[in-house]
Amino acid sequence: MEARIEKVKQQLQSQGYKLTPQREATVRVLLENEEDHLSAEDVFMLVKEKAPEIGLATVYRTLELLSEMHVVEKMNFGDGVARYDLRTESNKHHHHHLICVQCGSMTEIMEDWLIPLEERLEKEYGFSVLDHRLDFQGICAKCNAARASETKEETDK
Amino acid sequence: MEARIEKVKQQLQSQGYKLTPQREATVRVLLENEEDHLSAEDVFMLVKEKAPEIGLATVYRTLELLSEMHVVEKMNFGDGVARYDLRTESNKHHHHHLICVQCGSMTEIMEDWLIPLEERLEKEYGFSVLDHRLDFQGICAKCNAARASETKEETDK
DNA sequence: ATGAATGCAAACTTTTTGCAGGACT
DNA sequence: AGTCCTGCAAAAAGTTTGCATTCAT
Repeated sequence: MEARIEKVKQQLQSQGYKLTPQREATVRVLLENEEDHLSAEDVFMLVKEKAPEIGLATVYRTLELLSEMHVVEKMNFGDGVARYDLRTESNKHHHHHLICVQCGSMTEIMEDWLIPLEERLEKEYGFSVLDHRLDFQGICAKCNAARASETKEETDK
Repeated sequence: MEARIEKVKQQLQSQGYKLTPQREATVRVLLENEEDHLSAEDVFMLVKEKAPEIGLATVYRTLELLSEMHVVEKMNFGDGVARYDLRTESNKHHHHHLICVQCGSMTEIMEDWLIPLEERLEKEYGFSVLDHRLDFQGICAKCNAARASETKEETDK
C-alpha cells in the first residue's frame, strides 16, 4: 500500500507534479476501494472523511491528472457518470465486465482472453493496441437460475 | 429503407405508440447515418433540416423511446455524450471499435471475433451473453506510419 | 373530447473553469 | 518571488422535466 503511494508520488514528481495531501488522500481512497468503480462524487465523499476541507473540483482535477498519468482509468458504464479505476501494475487493464441486465450486478474477469485478437489486429489492420475494454451484457448465473424456477408463473408471455 | 421504417412503425404501434412525423424524421436520420454514432445533438441538427420545428427535448424523448424498444442502442464512448446506433436486424450488435489515441479516428470492424469467448462464458460462468462491446485503444496504421517517419525529429525524448 | 405527443423554457446533474488566496521551494 | 495547487463559486454542457398547446382519433 505505502509502496504504491510512493510509486504514484514518483510518477507525479517525474512530471513536475506534487503529491499533495489532497492527492494522496484521493489515491488512498482509490487503493482502499480497488474493487469498486467509484464515481467522482463517490471519491469525493470518501475523501471528505479523511480530508473534510477538500473541494469537489480538486477531486475532479486530481482524477483527471491521475488519468493522464495512467494511474487510474476513466470509464463509462452508460449511467451518466464517469467512474475511475486504479490501473494494475502491468499498466494494461485487462478487465472484462459481465453486466447483468436483470439484476445489474457486475462481475469482473481479470483473465485476458484477447491477446490473440490483438495480435490479429496488429497484423491485419496495422493497429497497435495500447488498451482495450470488453463488456458483456447478459443474464448472470443467479438470474438465469431464478428465471428457470419462475417459468411456471410466466405462462402469459 | 421504407421497409425498415414500416417495421419500426409496427413495433411502436404494438406497444401503443405512434410513429409521428417527428419520430419518423428521427428514424430516417438514423437510417441515413447508420455508419455513424450520432449524439442527440447531432441527430437534432440533422432532423432540423427535415423538420425545422422539432425541439431538442422531442429528439431526446424519441431516442429514449427507441432505445427502450431496442430499435436503437444507446452507447457511451467516454466523451461525455450519449451516442445512438440503429440496431442491426439480428438484434445483436457486434461492433468492434478501433479508437486511435493519437488522431481520435475510429474504425469499426463488423466481424465477430468473440463467439468463442461467449461460449466459454456460458460454460464457465453460466452467463448468457445478450450483447457485448469491445473497444481497442491504440495507434492506428496511419499514425503509426506518421510516427515512424518523424522519428528523426524526436531525438529529444 | 380524450389521451398521446410536442415545443418551449426551466430545472437538474455532472463536469469544467476563473480567480483569489495559500503552500512549498 | 515564483510556481503549483486549492477551495469556492460561477459557468458549461448534456439531459430531463413541467406545462400549456396541439394533434389524431
